[in-house]
Amino acid sequence: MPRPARSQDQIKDMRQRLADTALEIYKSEGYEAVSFRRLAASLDISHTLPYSYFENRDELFAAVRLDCYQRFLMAIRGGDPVEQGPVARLYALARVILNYAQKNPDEYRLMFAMHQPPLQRYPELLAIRQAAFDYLVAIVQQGVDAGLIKGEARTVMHMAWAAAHGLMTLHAAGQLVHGHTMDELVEPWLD
Amino acid sequence: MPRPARSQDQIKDMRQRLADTALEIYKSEGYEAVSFRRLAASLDISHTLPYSYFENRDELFAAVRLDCYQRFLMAIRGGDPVEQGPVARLYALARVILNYAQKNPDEYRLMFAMHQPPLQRYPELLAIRQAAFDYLVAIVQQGVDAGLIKGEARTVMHMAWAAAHGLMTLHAAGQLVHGHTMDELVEPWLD
DNA sequence: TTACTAACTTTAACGATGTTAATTAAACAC
DNA sequence: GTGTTTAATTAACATCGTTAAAGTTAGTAA
Repeated sequence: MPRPARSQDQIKDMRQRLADTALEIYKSEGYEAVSFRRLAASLDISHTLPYSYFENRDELFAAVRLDCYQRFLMAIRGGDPVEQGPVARLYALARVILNYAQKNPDEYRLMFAMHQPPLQRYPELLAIRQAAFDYLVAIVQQGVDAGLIKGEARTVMHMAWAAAHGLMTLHAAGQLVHGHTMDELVEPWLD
Repeated sequence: MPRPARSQDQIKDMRQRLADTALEIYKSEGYEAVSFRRLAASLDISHTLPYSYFENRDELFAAVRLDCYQRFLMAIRGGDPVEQGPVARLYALARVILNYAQKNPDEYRLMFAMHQPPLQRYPELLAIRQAAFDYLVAIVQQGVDAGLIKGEARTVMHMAWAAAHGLMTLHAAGQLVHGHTMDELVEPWLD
Protein backbone atom coordinates (compact mmCIF):
# COMPACT_ATOMS: atom_id res chain seq x y z
CA MET A 1 0.00 0.00 0.00
CA PRO A 2 2.77 2.50 0.59
CA ARG A 3 4.83 4.19 -2.02
CA PRO A 4 7.68 1.86 -2.89
CA ALA A 5 11.12 2.77 -1.67
CA ARG A 6 13.66 4.01 -4.16
CA SER A 7 14.97 1.13 -6.19
CA GLN A 8 18.54 0.04 -5.65
CA ASP A 9 19.28 1.35 -9.12
CA GLN A 10 17.94 4.77 -8.33
CA ILE A 11 19.94 4.91 -5.13
CA LYS A 12 23.08 3.79 -6.85
CA ASP A 13 22.48 6.30 -9.57
CA MET A 14 22.14 9.26 -7.26
CA ARG A 15 25.11 8.16 -5.16
CA GLN A 16 27.16 7.93 -8.31
CA ARG A 17 26.11 11.38 -9.45
CA LEU A 18 27.00 12.78 -6.04
CA ALA A 19 30.36 11.04 -5.99
CA ASP A 20 31.17 12.16 -9.53
CA THR A 21 30.30 15.75 -8.75
CA ALA A 22 32.30 15.60 -5.53
CA LEU A 23 35.38 14.40 -7.39
CA GLU A 24 34.92 17.12 -9.95
CA ILE A 25 34.68 19.86 -7.35
CA TYR A 26 37.55 18.38 -5.36
CA LYS A 27 39.82 18.38 -8.39
CA SER A 28 38.97 21.88 -9.50
CA GLU A 29 38.51 23.66 -6.19
CA GLY A 30 39.98 21.47 -3.49
CA TYR A 31 38.73 19.27 -0.71
CA GLU A 32 37.36 22.05 1.43
CA ALA A 33 35.09 23.25 -1.36
CA VAL A 34 33.22 19.95 -1.40
CA SER A 35 30.29 20.60 0.91
CA PHE A 36 26.91 18.93 0.81
CA ARG A 37 25.34 22.26 0.16
CA ARG A 38 27.64 23.05 -2.70
CA LEU A 39 27.09 19.58 -4.10
CA ALA A 40 23.34 19.98 -3.91
CA ALA A 41 23.57 23.32 -5.68
CA SER A 42 25.58 21.74 -8.48
CA LEU A 43 22.94 19.07 -8.95
CA ASP A 44 19.99 21.39 -8.48
CA ILE A 45 18.57 19.57 -5.51
CA SER A 46 17.88 20.72 -2.01
CA HIS A 47 20.86 20.97 0.28
CA THR A 48 19.65 18.23 2.60
CA LEU A 49 18.95 15.59 0.00
CA PRO A 50 22.54 14.31 -0.09
CA TYR A 51 22.06 13.31 3.54
CA SER A 52 19.58 10.73 2.33
CA TYR A 53 22.35 9.09 0.35
CA PHE A 54 25.44 9.62 2.49
CA GLU A 55 25.78 9.93 6.22
CA ASN A 56 28.42 12.60 6.01
CA ARG A 57 31.41 13.74 4.02
CA ASP A 58 33.52 10.78 5.05
CA GLU A 59 30.99 8.35 3.62
CA LEU A 60 30.72 10.41 0.49
CA PHE A 61 34.46 10.42 -0.01
CA ALA A 62 34.60 6.72 0.70
CA ALA A 63 32.51 6.29 -2.43
CA VAL A 64 34.71 8.68 -4.36
CA ARG A 65 37.80 6.82 -3.23
CA LEU A 66 36.30 3.51 -4.19
CA ASP A 67 35.93 4.75 -7.75
CA CYS A 68 39.52 5.99 -7.72
CA TYR A 69 40.81 2.68 -6.40
CA GLN A 70 38.96 0.83 -9.11
CA ARG A 71 40.53 2.93 -11.84
CA PHE A 72 43.90 2.54 -10.15
CA LEU A 73 43.54 -1.23 -10.02
CA MET A 74 42.49 -1.32 -13.65
CA ALA A 75 45.56 0.68 -14.60
CA ILE A 76 47.71 -1.86 -12.79
CA ARG A 77 46.05 -4.88 -14.34
CA GLY A 78 46.03 -3.26 -17.76
CA GLY A 79 49.71 -2.36 -17.60
CA ASP A 80 50.97 -5.74 -16.43
CA PRO A 81 53.07 -7.57 -19.03
CA VAL A 82 51.90 -10.95 -17.80
CA GLU A 83 53.87 -12.87 -20.37
CA GLN A 84 57.18 -11.72 -18.88
CA GLY A 85 59.08 -12.87 -15.81
CA PRO A 86 58.20 -11.66 -12.31
CA VAL A 87 61.05 -9.18 -12.01
CA ALA A 88 60.34 -7.57 -15.34
CA ARG A 89 56.67 -7.40 -14.45
CA LEU A 90 57.44 -5.69 -11.14
CA TYR A 91 59.62 -3.08 -12.83
CA ALA A 92 56.94 -2.45 -15.41
CA LEU A 93 54.26 -2.15 -12.74
CA ALA A 94 56.40 0.19 -10.67
CA ARG A 95 56.53 2.46 -13.69
CA VAL A 96 52.81 2.16 -14.20
CA ILE A 97 52.10 3.11 -10.61
CA LEU A 98 54.57 5.97 -10.48
CA ASN A 99 53.21 7.19 -13.75
CA TYR A 100 49.67 7.03 -12.49
CA ALA A 101 50.60 9.02 -9.41
CA GLN A 102 52.32 11.63 -11.51
CA LYS A 103 49.44 12.01 -13.92
CA ASN A 104 46.72 11.99 -11.26
CA PRO A 105 48.21 13.65 -8.21
CA ASP A 106 44.83 14.72 -6.89
CA GLU A 107 43.40 11.23 -7.03
CA TYR A 108 46.58 9.81 -5.56
CA ARG A 109 46.41 12.15 -2.62
CA LEU A 110 42.80 11.32 -2.08
CA MET A 111 43.51 7.59 -2.15
CA PHE A 112 46.58 7.47 -0.03
CA ALA A 113 47.61 10.66 1.61
CA MET A 114 44.78 12.96 2.51
CA HIS A 115 42.06 13.03 5.12
CA GLN A 116 42.30 9.29 5.54
CA PRO A 117 39.44 8.03 7.66
CA PRO A 118 40.05 4.90 9.73
CA LEU A 119 40.12 2.22 7.08
CA GLN A 120 38.49 -0.43 9.20
CA ARG A 121 35.32 1.62 9.08
CA TYR A 122 35.20 1.12 5.32
CA PRO A 123 35.68 -2.57 4.62
CA GLU A 124 35.09 -2.16 0.90
CA LEU A 125 38.00 0.26 0.68
CA LEU A 126 40.18 -2.02 2.72
CA ALA A 127 39.23 -4.89 0.46
CA ILE A 128 40.09 -3.23 -2.82
CA ARG A 129 43.37 -1.90 -1.48
CA GLN A 130 44.17 -5.35 -0.22
CA ALA A 131 43.31 -6.72 -3.66
CA ALA A 132 45.76 -4.37 -5.34
CA PHE A 133 48.40 -5.21 -2.77
CA ASP A 134 47.84 -8.94 -3.06
CA TYR A 135 48.07 -8.71 -6.80
CA LEU A 136 51.58 -7.36 -6.46
CA VAL A 137 52.56 -9.70 -3.65
CA ALA A 138 51.66 -12.67 -5.82
CA ILE A 139 54.17 -11.55 -8.41
CA VAL A 140 56.85 -11.01 -5.78
CA GLN A 141 56.08 -14.50 -4.51
CA GLN A 142 56.76 -15.90 -7.96
CA GLY A 143 60.08 -14.11 -7.90
CA VAL A 144 60.85 -15.53 -4.48
CA ASP A 145 59.89 -19.03 -5.60
CA ALA A 146 62.13 -18.72 -8.63
CA GLY A 147 64.99 -17.64 -6.39
CA LEU A 148 65.13 -14.20 -8.04
CA ILE A 149 64.02 -12.26 -4.99
CA LYS A 150 65.16 -12.76 -1.42
CA GLY A 151 62.99 -12.42 1.66
CA GLU A 152 59.40 -12.91 2.62
CA ALA A 153 57.14 -11.74 -0.18
CA ARG A 154 54.73 -9.67 1.91
CA THR A 155 57.51 -7.94 3.78
CA VAL A 156 59.43 -7.15 0.64
CA MET A 157 56.32 -5.80 -0.99
CA HIS A 158 55.52 -3.74 2.05
CA MET A 159 58.85 -2.02 2.00
CA ALA A 160 58.75 -1.44 -1.74
CA TRP A 161 55.27 -0.05 -1.41
CA ALA A 162 56.27 2.21 1.44
CA ALA A 163 59.21 3.54 -0.53
CA ALA A 164 57.13 4.20 -3.60
CA HIS A 165 54.40 5.68 -1.48
CA GLY A 166 56.80 8.06 0.19
CA LEU A 167 58.11 9.18 -3.13
CA MET A 168 54.68 9.65 -4.64
CA THR A 169 53.33 11.42 -1.61
CA LEU A 170 56.22 13.86 -1.50
CA HIS A 171 55.81 14.44 -5.19
CA ALA A 172 52.06 14.93 -5.01
CA ALA A 173 52.57 17.42 -2.21
CA GLY A 174 55.25 19.27 -4.14
CA GLN A 175 57.78 18.48 -1.47
CA LEU A 176 60.52 16.91 -3.49
CA VAL A 177 63.28 19.25 -2.53
CA HIS A 178 65.60 20.94 -4.97
CA GLY A 179 63.63 20.25 -8.10
CA HIS A 180 64.42 16.60 -8.31
CA THR A 181 61.94 14.89 -10.56
CA MET A 182 60.56 11.56 -9.55
CA ASP A 183 62.01 9.89 -12.61
CA GLU A 184 65.54 11.03 -11.80
CA LEU A 185 65.25 9.51 -8.38
CA VAL A 186 63.65 6.26 -9.38
CA GLU A 187 65.61 5.33 -12.49
CA PRO A 188 68.72 4.30 -10.55
CA TRP A 189 66.48 1.91 -8.63
CA LEU A 190 64.69 0.49 -11.59
CA ASP A 191 67.75 -0.04 -13.76
CA MET B 1 51.76 60.77 21.30
CA PRO B 2 49.85 57.72 20.23
CA ARG B 3 49.49 54.49 22.07
CA PRO B 4 52.58 52.47 21.24
CA ALA B 5 52.32 49.51 18.98
CA ARG B 6 52.76 46.09 20.52
CA SER B 7 56.40 45.33 21.06
CA GLN B 8 58.02 42.55 19.09
CA ASP B 9 58.20 40.60 22.31
CA GLN B 10 54.52 40.96 22.99
CA ILE B 11 53.69 39.88 19.47
CA LYS B 12 56.01 36.92 19.67
CA ASP B 13 54.54 35.99 23.01
CA MET B 14 50.96 35.98 21.86
CA ARG B 15 51.84 34.12 18.67
CA GLN B 16 53.57 31.51 20.76
CA ARG B 17 50.60 31.14 23.07
CA LEU B 18 48.31 30.76 20.10
CA ALA B 19 50.57 28.21 18.46
CA ASP B 20 50.94 26.24 21.68
CA THR B 21 47.22 26.15 22.25
CA ALA B 22 46.64 25.16 18.64
CA LEU B 23 49.02 22.22 18.97
CA GLU B 24 47.35 21.19 22.19
CA ILE B 25 43.87 21.22 20.67
CA TYR B 26 45.12 19.53 17.51
CA LYS B 27 46.65 16.68 19.48
CA SER B 28 43.67 16.12 21.72
CA GLU B 29 40.77 16.83 19.37
CA GLY B 30 42.13 16.82 15.85
CA TYR B 31 42.90 19.32 13.16
CA GLU B 32 39.32 20.27 12.44
CA ALA B 33 38.77 21.31 16.04
CA VAL B 34 41.40 24.02 15.79
CA SER B 35 39.40 27.10 14.87
CA PHE B 36 40.25 30.69 15.60
CA ARG B 37 37.13 31.00 17.67
CA ARG B 38 37.90 27.90 19.69
CA LEU B 39 41.44 29.12 20.16
CA ALA B 40 40.24 32.49 21.38
CA ALA B 41 37.87 30.85 23.83
CA SER B 42 40.71 28.76 25.23
CA LEU B 43 42.79 31.88 25.80
CA ASP B 44 39.90 34.02 26.98
CA ILE B 45 40.26 36.63 24.30
CA SER B 46 37.81 37.83 21.72
CA HIS B 47 37.34 35.61 18.72
CA THR B 48 38.76 38.12 16.29
CA LEU B 49 41.97 38.87 18.11
CA PRO B 50 43.87 35.91 16.63
CA TYR B 51 43.41 37.56 13.24
CA SER B 52 45.72 40.30 14.42
CA TYR B 53 48.47 37.74 14.85
CA PHE B 54 47.85 35.26 12.04
CA GLU B 55 46.31 35.78 8.65
CA ASN B 56 44.52 32.48 8.69
CA ARG B 57 44.79 28.88 9.82
CA ASP B 58 47.57 28.11 7.37
CA GLU B 59 49.75 30.83 8.84
CA LEU B 60 48.94 29.67 12.32
CA PHE B 61 49.88 26.11 11.55
CA ALA B 62 53.02 27.28 9.84
CA ALA B 63 54.09 28.55 13.25
CA VAL B 64 53.04 25.32 14.91
CA ARG B 65 54.99 23.33 12.34
CA LEU B 66 58.05 25.48 12.82
CA ASP B 67 58.08 24.55 16.51
CA CYS B 68 57.68 20.88 15.62
CA TYR B 69 60.50 21.03 13.10
CA GLN B 70 62.76 22.60 15.66
CA ARG B 71 62.13 19.83 18.16
CA PHE B 72 62.58 17.27 15.41
CA LEU B 73 65.89 18.76 14.40
CA MET B 74 67.03 18.83 18.02
CA ALA B 75 66.16 15.17 18.37
CA ILE B 76 68.29 14.42 15.32
CA ARG B 77 71.26 16.46 16.47
CA GLY B 78 70.95 15.11 19.99
CA GLY B 79 70.84 11.50 18.84
CA ASP B 80 73.75 11.66 16.47
CA PRO B 81 76.78 9.62 17.60
CA VAL B 82 79.20 12.05 15.99
CA GLU B 83 82.25 10.14 17.09
CA GLN B 84 81.35 7.14 14.96
CA GLY B 85 81.72 6.53 11.23
CA PRO B 86 79.21 7.85 8.71
CA VAL B 87 77.43 4.56 8.11
CA ALA B 88 76.96 3.86 11.80
CA ARG B 89 75.74 7.43 12.29
CA LEU B 90 73.18 7.04 9.51
CA TYR B 91 71.85 3.83 10.98
CA ALA B 92 71.59 5.44 14.39
CA LEU B 93 69.86 8.49 12.98
CA ALA B 94 67.44 6.35 11.01
CA ARG B 95 66.42 4.76 14.28
CA VAL B 96 66.12 8.14 15.95
CA ILE B 97 63.87 9.42 13.19
CA LEU B 98 61.71 6.31 13.02
CA ASN B 99 61.45 6.38 16.76
CA TYR B 100 60.44 10.01 16.77
CA ALA B 101 57.73 9.34 14.22
CA GLN B 102 56.42 6.43 16.25
CA LYS B 103 56.33 8.36 19.47
CA ASN B 104 54.88 11.54 18.00
CA PRO B 105 52.60 10.44 15.19
CA ASP B 106 50.48 13.56 15.45
CA GLU B 107 53.41 15.89 15.11
CA TYR B 108 54.86 13.79 12.33
CA ARG B 109 51.64 13.96 10.37
CA LEU B 110 51.49 17.66 10.86
CA MET B 111 55.07 18.13 9.70
CA PHE B 112 55.06 15.90 6.69
CA ALA B 113 51.77 14.39 5.74
CA MET B 114 48.78 16.51 6.49
CA HIS B 115 47.24 19.63 5.04
CA GLN B 116 50.57 20.64 3.58
CA PRO B 117 50.40 24.18 2.29
CA PRO B 118 52.67 25.10 -0.61
CA LEU B 119 56.08 25.18 1.04
CA GLN B 120 57.44 28.03 -1.05
CA ARG B 121 54.92 30.28 0.68
CA TYR B 122 56.67 29.61 4.00
CA PRO B 123 60.39 30.10 3.48
CA GLU B 124 61.20 29.60 7.14
CA LEU B 125 59.65 26.12 7.01
CA LEU B 126 61.48 25.33 3.82
CA ALA B 127 64.70 26.50 5.42
CA ILE B 128 64.50 24.37 8.53
CA ARG B 129 63.49 21.30 6.58
CA GLN B 130 66.38 21.95 4.27
CA ALA B 131 68.65 22.26 7.28
CA ALA B 132 67.59 18.87 8.60
CA PHE B 133 67.98 17.36 5.18
CA ASP B 134 71.38 18.93 4.61
CA TYR B 135 72.53 17.68 7.98
CA LEU B 136 71.91 14.13 6.82
CA VAL B 137 73.25 14.67 3.33
CA ALA B 138 76.53 15.84 4.81
CA ILE B 139 76.93 12.52 6.57
CA VAL B 140 76.07 10.59 3.44
CA GLN B 141 78.64 12.67 1.62
CA GLN B 142 81.28 11.59 4.11
CA GLY B 143 80.30 8.02 3.41
CA VAL B 144 80.56 8.61 -0.31
CA ASP B 145 83.95 10.26 0.09
CA ALA B 146 85.17 7.33 2.15
CA GLY B 147 83.98 4.95 -0.56
CA LEU B 148 81.44 3.37 1.79
CA ILE B 149 78.36 4.60 -0.07
CA LYS B 150 77.82 4.62 -3.80
CA GLY B 151 75.98 7.30 -5.73
CA GLU B 152 75.38 11.02 -5.51
CA ALA B 153 74.81 11.99 -1.90
CA ARG B 154 71.71 14.13 -2.41
CA THR B 155 70.02 11.55 -4.58
CA VAL B 156 70.79 8.72 -2.19
CA MET B 157 69.49 10.74 0.71
CA HIS B 158 66.38 11.67 -1.19
CA MET B 159 65.50 8.08 -1.85
CA ALA B 160 66.22 7.00 1.70
CA TRP B 161 64.15 9.85 2.99
CA ALA B 162 61.27 9.02 0.68
CA ALA B 163 61.32 5.39 1.78
CA ALA B 164 61.37 6.29 5.44
CA HIS B 165 58.73 8.91 4.87
CA GLY B 166 56.44 6.44 3.18
CA LEU B 167 56.85 4.02 6.01
CA MET B 168 56.27 6.62 8.70
CA THR B 169 53.31 8.13 6.90
CA LEU B 170 51.61 4.78 6.45
CA HIS B 171 52.32 4.00 10.07
CA ALA B 172 51.02 7.32 11.34
CA ALA B 173 47.85 6.84 9.31
CA GLY B 174 47.37 3.31 10.62
CA GLN B 175 47.70 1.97 7.11
CA LEU B 176 50.39 -0.60 7.57
CA VAL B 177 48.47 -3.59 6.37
CA HIS B 178 48.30 -6.85 8.20
CA GLY B 179 49.61 -5.69 11.52
CA HIS B 180 53.18 -5.32 10.45
CA THR B 181 55.02 -3.12 12.88
CA MET B 182 57.45 -0.59 11.56
CA ASP B 183 60.34 -2.23 13.36
CA GLU B 184 59.75 -5.57 11.72
CA LEU B 185 59.85 -3.95 8.34
CA VAL B 186 62.85 -1.78 8.92
CA GLU B 187 65.20 -4.07 10.81
CA PRO B 188 66.08 -6.12 7.70
CA TRP B 189 67.15 -2.85 6.11
CA LEU B 190 69.12 -1.53 9.02
CA ASP B 191 70.98 -4.73 9.78
C1' DT C 1 -12.45 7.03 -8.01
C1' DT C 2 -10.92 8.34 -3.71
C1' DA C 3 -8.48 8.37 0.26
C1' DC C 4 -4.70 6.47 2.74
C1' DT C 5 0.07 5.73 3.72
C1' DA C 6 4.79 5.50 3.53
C1' DA C 7 8.50 7.28 1.31
C1' DC C 8 10.62 11.27 -0.88
C1' DT C 9 11.81 16.14 -0.87
C1' DT C 10 11.97 20.62 0.67
C1' DT C 11 11.78 24.35 4.01
C1' DA C 12 12.89 26.09 8.50
C1' DA C 13 15.85 26.47 12.07
C1' DC C 14 19.99 26.09 15.30
C1' DG C 15 24.76 26.32 16.45
C1' DA C 16 29.41 26.92 14.80
C1' DT C 17 32.72 28.88 11.75
C1' DG C 18 35.42 32.52 8.91
C1' DT C 19 35.73 37.19 8.08
C1' DT C 20 34.85 42.34 7.72
C1' DA C 21 33.27 46.63 9.62
C1' DA C 22 32.11 49.46 13.28
C1' DT C 23 32.74 50.49 18.03
C1' DT C 24 35.00 50.83 22.40
C1' DA C 25 39.13 50.81 25.39
C1' DA C 26 43.93 51.81 26.41
C1' DA C 27 48.27 54.25 26.51
C1' DC C 28 51.08 57.84 25.81
C1' DA C 29 52.39 63.10 24.23
C1' DC C 30 51.05 67.47 25.10
C1' DG D 1 42.95 66.79 31.71
C1' DT D 2 42.63 66.40 25.92
C1' DG D 3 43.77 64.28 21.69
C1' DT D 4 45.54 60.76 18.81
C1' DT D 5 46.85 56.33 17.52
C1' DT D 6 46.70 51.57 18.20
C1' DA D 7 44.69 47.47 20.48
C1' DA D 8 40.82 44.85 21.39
C1' DT D 9 36.05 43.95 21.49
C1' DT D 10 31.48 43.79 19.74
C1' DA D 11 28.27 43.53 15.95
C1' DA D 12 27.07 41.65 11.80
C1' DC D 13 26.77 38.68 7.62
C1' DA D 14 27.52 34.57 4.72
C1' DT D 15 28.38 29.79 4.81
C1' DC D 16 28.49 25.22 6.61
C1' DG D 17 26.73 20.80 8.99
C1' DT D 18 22.85 18.91 10.84
C1' DT D 19 18.13 17.96 12.78
C1' DA D 20 13.20 18.57 12.90
C1' DA D 21 9.12 19.76 10.88
C1' DA D 22 6.33 20.40 6.99
C1' DG D 23 4.95 19.54 2.38
C1' DT D 24 4.75 16.52 -1.81
C1' DT D 25 4.30 12.39 -4.46
C1' DA D 26 3.14 7.81 -5.98
C1' DG D 27 1.24 3.45 -5.44
C1' DT D 28 -2.69 0.76 -3.50
C1' DA D 29 -6.77 -0.71 -1.07
C1' DA D 30 -11.57 0.30 -0.49
